[in-house]
Formats: sequence, C-alpha cells, structure tokens
Amino acid sequence: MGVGGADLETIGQFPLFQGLAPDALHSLVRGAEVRDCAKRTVIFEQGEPVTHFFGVLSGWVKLFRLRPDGSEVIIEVFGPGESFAEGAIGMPEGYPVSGEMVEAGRLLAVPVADYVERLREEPELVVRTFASLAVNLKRLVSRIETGSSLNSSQRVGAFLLNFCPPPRPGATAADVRLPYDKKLIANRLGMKPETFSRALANLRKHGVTVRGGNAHIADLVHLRRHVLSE
Amino acid sequence: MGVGGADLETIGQFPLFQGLAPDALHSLVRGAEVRDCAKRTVIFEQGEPVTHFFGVLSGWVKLFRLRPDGSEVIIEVFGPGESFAEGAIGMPEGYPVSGEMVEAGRLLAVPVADYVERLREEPELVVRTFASLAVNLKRLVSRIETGSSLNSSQRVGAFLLNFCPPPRPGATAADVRLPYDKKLIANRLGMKPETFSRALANLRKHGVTVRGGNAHIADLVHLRRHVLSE
DNA sequence: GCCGCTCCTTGACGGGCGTCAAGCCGAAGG
DNA sequence: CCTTCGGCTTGACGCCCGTCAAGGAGCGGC
Repeated sequence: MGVGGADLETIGQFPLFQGLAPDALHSLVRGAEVRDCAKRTVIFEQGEPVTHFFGVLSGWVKLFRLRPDGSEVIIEVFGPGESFAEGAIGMPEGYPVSGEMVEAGRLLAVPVADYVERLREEPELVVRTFASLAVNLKRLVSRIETGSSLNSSQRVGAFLLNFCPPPRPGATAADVRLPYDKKLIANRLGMKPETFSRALANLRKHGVTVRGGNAHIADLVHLRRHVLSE
Repeated sequence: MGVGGADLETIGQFPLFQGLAPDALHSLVRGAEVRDCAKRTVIFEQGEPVTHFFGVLSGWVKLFRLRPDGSEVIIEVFGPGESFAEGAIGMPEGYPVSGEMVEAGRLLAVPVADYVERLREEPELVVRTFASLAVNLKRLVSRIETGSSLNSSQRVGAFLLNFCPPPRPGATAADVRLPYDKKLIANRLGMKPETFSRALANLRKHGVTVRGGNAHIADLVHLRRHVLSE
C-alpha cells in the first residue's frame, strides 16, 4: 500500500504518466501499490476479472496464453519503464492473457476502478493513456509482421537490434546484454530453443558473437541489412 | 459531408457507439462523413498523419504492412459493423499500417480532432472507446497465438468456424460464405495461396467441402476438435 | 574435490510449407 | 461459339524448422 518517494520519481518517467501535472500524478498513485515480486510470481491469470494494470519498475514480465496442450505462447515481454495491461481496461471477460514474473522485480499496480475515475476528471490522462495503448498496439503489429515474414535468424537479429542502446553517431559496433533466458527469448520470437541456438550460430556469419548472456555486434549496418530481408 | 438517417441507424449499432445518448451520437457524427469506396480504394497509407478513424458500413477493408521486398503482410481484415484505426489515435508518427478496400462498400470516417474533443466532454465515450480498442487488441492477440501454434489446416478451420453464424442450438452442420478472395484469406492467415488450397483439400477429411465461395461444414464438433490441436 | 542439476548446444532426421511450373475452370468479351 | 484472362488447384522438389537424442558448460550442495 502506498508509494514511496523514490518509486514516485521513477513512476513519473513512465510514458504513461509523463507530462502529467504533479498533483494529478499524486492522486493517481494514491490508490496504487508497489509490489515486490519474486521470479515466477503470477501477476494475473487469463480469464480473471480485470482489477489492475501495471508498470514495471524493475525486473521482467511475460504475458502469455496457455494452449489446450499445455504449451504457452508468449505474447509479449515487458521490462523497466514499460506499462502493460492498460488494454485490459474495457475487457469485461477478464484478462486475455496470463502474466508472470520472469525476473524478480518491482511492479506498480494501479487499480482500474480508481483509474477510470481519474480518466473522467483528467482529459490529459485520457490522451496519455491512448498514447500508451498505441505503443503496445504497435508492438503487437510489428510482432505479427516479423513473425510471418522473417526467418529465425532474421528474427533473432531484429531482436538484438531492438535491444541496442541508441548507438552514438559514428558507432559501428554494439554490445547487447540478453535480458532473460534464451529459452524465453526463443519462445517470444516464436521458435524452439534449438532453433534459436542455431540462429545465433548462423548470425556469426554476420558478425554477431555471443558468450554467456552477452552479445557483441561487430557491424550494425551489416546485421541490419541481413534483417531487412537478406 | 454529413450523415444520412439510414446510415445513422446503422452507426448506432456499432459496438463503439452502442448505448450512447442520442444527442451525443449526433454531435459525434456531425463532423463525420460517409464515403462510398470502390474496390482497391486506398483509405490511408502507412506513415501518413492520423486524421480519421473508421467504421465499416458495408464492404471489406484490409490493413496491411508493406515489406521492403514489396510483399504485403495482412494485419487484419474488417467487415460490416466493425471499426478500425481507433488505435491510431495517439500515434503522432502516423498510421502504423496501410488500409485499402478489398470489396467495395461504405465507410464512416470520423475525424480524430473532433473525436478527442468529444472524449473530453463525454466520459461514457471514453469507456466505449476503450472497449472497442479492447476488441481489436484481443483479435491481434488471438492472431499471434493461432499464427504461432496452429498448422495451416487448423488455421483455416479456425477461420471458417469464426465466420459461422452462431449455430442454432442442436445444429450440427453449418454453411459459410467466404467473404473475400481466397488469396486474401490465405495472406490473412499467414500462408501462401497454394498452401491455403491444400489446407482446404485437407479439411475434406474433416467434413469440410468448398464449392466456389461457399463452404459447408458437415460436423462442427469434428472440425472444432481438429482445430483444438489435432 | 565430486555429484547432480539446469541450461544450452549440436547432430540426425522427418515433415510442413514455400517455390516453381503446369493445368483447370468460370467469367467476360468478341 | 470460341478466346482470353485471372483465380484457383495440383504436382514435384527443396529448405527451414520442429523433434528426438546425445553431449557439454556452468553452478550450487555435500
């Protein structure tokens, strides 16, 4: 219950809340809480009534659907500074996916009941919320596009490029720290772990070397060309 | 410019506007227009500034992304009674996809500038908009799930089942009219036309027969079982 | 140290789907 | 009526990726 000052500062950085008047921000987080979550903590389950949406202060969260055969399909993975499940506001049938921590961290949990109240009073918040929804929507669209038009090694390459910190102008190489298990990355990219492993091996031909959880891209332009359809 | 009475009635049926006070509805459509669109009419192009979102009065619309190699990836196809591109409100970078008529029809075009004004004054409209966004969001999620876990004949089966009119209780068979080109259905399901054709042939084993644009499902339960992972 | 574990990698193999190519069928038009 | 054309189907073939299986590599526990 309640949100501390240190967290409050982080929360102000969320795209969802950026540019919001300080008192509006305060009244928003009044009903919210910060949760410490261990790895594998279940945040919500598919079909459950929608009570909260969330912001990631630290750690990583996966959203996934469970198939009848027990396998899971990763829909999206969220990390620090991102918010998720705002889209579930307006789903009377409950969350369309399940959510679970894949790396321990802290979450901001915002009750939707409070939130829609704020929406009524705060037109600016409506705009920010649409913007935040738009971000997640575009991610889904990209996912559909890449998923159905790139082969495995191109998808892995695209993933690595996404995680590059914005390269300083003139920089030709980059280092990427893989944020979570390779098995999870594989699933997120819609492939099996073996295929992911082979894709990484394949990318060596394009200047990508991986040791442990660290990837090194020797030539960003080269990799980018490989990803943009061979 | 302006919206006729016959269309107005149809518009009131949109999930997006259902349950809205009549005067609110009127003020909404005041700035809107109804467009008659021939097949292949371009509605908007990827990257264009977002000026309108749309409702389909009749006909069919495809949203797609163009790949560097010139091929297009269908993101979604919308038909009568559905609204699309509300999600683009709040995308300052422009539409993330292109939109084009695949069957001639009539569209309701709602200017977003007017719309966000209405949002400020009409909290109920905010709720309805979230609900409408939620519907399209869930479709994308389903698409990702089926696209990455079903084989081609299962996807085609799922598609047919989606298009069945809600079967009368006790009904064991159904007829489905394919709403648009098979080539387009194939692309929408993330496969090549040849694969789609073979998938249909394959479904004959599961009681599905197709002649021209009409499909007959002899045994709904059987087909449903086939789709739910063999 | 040695064990047990989990995560990752690599190999062999088979099947599903994309590609190329040919042929069929219905619609439109002379 | 015949011709043409585009949409659809079917066949042959190859590749990508999933599956099954067998090792490494790192790591915590005793």
